[in-house]
Amino acid sequence: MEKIKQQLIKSGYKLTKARLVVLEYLYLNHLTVSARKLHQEVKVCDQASVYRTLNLFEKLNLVNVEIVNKEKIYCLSEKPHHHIICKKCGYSELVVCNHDFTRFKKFENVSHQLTLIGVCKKCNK
Amino acid sequence: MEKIKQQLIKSGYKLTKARLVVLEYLYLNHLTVSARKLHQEVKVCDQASVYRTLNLFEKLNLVNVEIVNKEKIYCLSEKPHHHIICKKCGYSELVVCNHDFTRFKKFENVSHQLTLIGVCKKCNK
DNA sequence: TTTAGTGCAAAAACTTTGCAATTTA
DNA sequence: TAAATTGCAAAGTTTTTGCACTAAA
Repeated sequence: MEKIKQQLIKSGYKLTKARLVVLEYLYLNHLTVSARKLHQEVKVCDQASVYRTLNLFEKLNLVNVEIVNKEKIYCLSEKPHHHIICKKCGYSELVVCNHDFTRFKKFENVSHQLTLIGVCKKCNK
Repeated sequence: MEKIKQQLIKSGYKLTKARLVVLEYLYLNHLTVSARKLHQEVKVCDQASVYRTLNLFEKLNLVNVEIVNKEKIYCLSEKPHHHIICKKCGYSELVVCNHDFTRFKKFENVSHQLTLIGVCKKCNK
C-alpha cells in the first residue's frame, strides 16, 4: 500500500482523502467491488470522486477491472492474483497467479486479466 | 455457427432476424464489439433488441464479455480463444487458448476469461 | 499560495422495461 | 394461431462534466 502511495506521489498526484479511502477500501476488501457498492459503503466522498479515483487508478494500472454478472468490479493489481467467483452468490476466492503471458511478436508491455467464473459447491447442491 | 443456432432452438428460442444478425455480426467480426458499436453498424434492429440478444447470448454462455478501455466488448465463445488488444489503437489478435483452469476444490463448472492488454509495436514507436 | 481535487447538480451515456404490434414455428 | 419477440418511447442506471469552493503540498 505504501508502494502505491509512493507511485501516486511520484506521478504527480496528491494523496487526497478520497484516494486514500478508496485505496484502503480496495486493500481491505480486495476481492471484488463495484464502483456503486464502493460509493455506498464509503460515504466519505462524493460518487464523482469515487469514479474519478477509480478511473485514475485504472489509468495508472493500479487496479484491474473485470465483469461479473454485468457489473464492473475493481481490485488492486498490486500482487499478481486472480479471482474465482461464484456466479450465483458472488462468493470468491483468490487464485495465485503464476502465468507468464508476456511474450508476443507484435505486442509489448503485455499484462493479463484472468477471471474464473463457476458455481460454488454450496450453490450447486 | 450452425451449432449455435441449434443450441438456440434446442433451448426453446426462436431464430429471429435480430438474433441471426447479431450472431452473424459476432461471427464475422468476432474480435471485439461493444453493444453500442454493434447497434450502430447493424441498423437492422432496435437497440433494445441488440441488448436483449446480447443478454440472452450471455445467459446461454454463447458470448464472453470483457472490458477494454471502459467498454464492454462481446465475442463468441464458440471456439476457445482469447484476445490480445492494443490499449492505444485497439488493434487485436486472437490468441489460441490451451489453458485448463477447471479444477478447483470449492467450485464447479468453471470457465475462464483471459484478456491480454498491451501496446502494439506500431503504437510503441 | 498555487494548483490539483472535490462536491454538487446537471448532463450524457448506457441499459432495461412495458406494451401494442409483429413475427416465428 | 399461439406464444415469443420486436420496436418504440419512456424510465432506470451508470458514468462523466462544469464550475465554484476546498484541501494538499
